[in-house]
Amino acid sequence: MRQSTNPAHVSLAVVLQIRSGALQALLWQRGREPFLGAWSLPGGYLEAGETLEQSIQRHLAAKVDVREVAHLEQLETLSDPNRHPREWQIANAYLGLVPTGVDPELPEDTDWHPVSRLPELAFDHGEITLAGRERLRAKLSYTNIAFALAPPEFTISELRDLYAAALGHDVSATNLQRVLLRRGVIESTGERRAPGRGGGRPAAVFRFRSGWLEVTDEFAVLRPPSTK
Amino acid sequence: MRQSTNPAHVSLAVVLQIRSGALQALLWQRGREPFLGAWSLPGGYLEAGETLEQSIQRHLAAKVDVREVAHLEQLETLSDPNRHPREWQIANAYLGLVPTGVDPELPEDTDWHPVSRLPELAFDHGEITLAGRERLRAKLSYTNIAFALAPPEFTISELRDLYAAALGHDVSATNLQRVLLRRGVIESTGERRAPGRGGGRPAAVFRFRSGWLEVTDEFAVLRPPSTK
DNA sequence: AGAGTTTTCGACTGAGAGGCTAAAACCTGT
DNA sequence: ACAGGTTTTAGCCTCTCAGTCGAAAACTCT
Repeated sequence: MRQSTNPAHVSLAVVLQIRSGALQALLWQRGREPFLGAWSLPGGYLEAGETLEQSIQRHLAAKVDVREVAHLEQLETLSDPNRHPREWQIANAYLGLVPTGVDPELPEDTDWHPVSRLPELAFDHGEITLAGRERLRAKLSYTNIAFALAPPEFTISELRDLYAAALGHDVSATNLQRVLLRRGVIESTGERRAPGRGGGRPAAVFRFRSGWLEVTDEFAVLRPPSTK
Repeated sequence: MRQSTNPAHVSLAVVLQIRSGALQALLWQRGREPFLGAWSLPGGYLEAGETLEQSIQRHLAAKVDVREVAHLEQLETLSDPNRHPREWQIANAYLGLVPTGVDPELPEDTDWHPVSRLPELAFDHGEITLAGRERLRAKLSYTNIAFALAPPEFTISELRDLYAAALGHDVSATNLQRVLLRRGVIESTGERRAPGRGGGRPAAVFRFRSGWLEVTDEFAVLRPPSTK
């Protein structure tokens, strides 16, 4: 085992998208040892002069069109000296989100996998992926992070299915609409969508009001006293 | 400017404690260039064979008794290549909490500073410190993280003052008690504390039920449907 | 004993999430 | 065109829980 005095540095990303009604992660099959052939998270070494954000975007660009990654945030840093069998390597994991609908061209070695049925992943990538899912689920409660999973325009039913897939449990369309409207997270476009075959009332079309992450402030408990 | 092909790696910690009714951070005065004499966060280089957690604990041990740091968690990773004027350096910031009451021996160059009136800090340490405070404030809402700021036993009034200092606004003792009891975060010891001079009803003594971080689960909105 | 202090308890209020039902609006097949 | 089926939408109700207020409790000091 090579044990240099300086760790190598890699960036990784858990890239999630709702595909076919399921939360899926972008994985690629390793082309070299160790873990040759095993599925793993996209990423790679840090280069001189770049930030970690730039690094992970550069590595992701080799797999997907990075313009389609609508949100990217730091997830956690892994530093166990034995996490890589041959090299002292520190990994900075990011969480990336791709909106439903876009279907990026992928290289041969890359594909989507449902997070609920992951294959065996290389290194500690399995835990990292689950940590990414948990981060997403938590933030769905108190931020507008779903903007990065949803298409530009959508009906409440589509959004309900999206939330249900990400959260892993049913969501009520009625309640979802009320909560998100009350918080000012989504707004109506004024348009309606024609019903599919089989009929049904035409659904109103909505959009997210913001294209970046915002935290619902009124969310905290133990608030400051009302200033009367 | 030295621009090696591999970044150096340091760990830093924002160590917070409520002292004299104010949220304060542990800082030390740099003894070498750059930023000679400027206040900065404790930390230092990563050594071969250790994790980042071990590294920051080792560096903290040079400043305080690390057994007194009741909670330590990853905060963020700073990777701007220009954040250090001479070296390519990646910094992993941690958030550490010390309970009220303990008063560790400190070296000559080290002291506590109120976060609301920080001096000019070296590098990007000012922003990191404020990020630590925001993390603490957020987590006070939906976790039991206050266990790491509070002494083993306390009255509700003492806990109210502690929350008020950390949050930066008044907190109602009545409400605080109800919320924390209902969530099962604190429990009564059955004892009461003798009133000080001036009188007053003796206060009931409480303790936190858990000594590690726990998340209030019922906190999420868009919960799973009730299973009837 | 009375005045002053601090803690504690109970009741009230209001906001907001979750649930249910009925109505609205559309399609398809006869 | 009408009946029956489907999906969306709106209204109403309930329940939980945070926040507020006031009064009672329990103690000290003079």
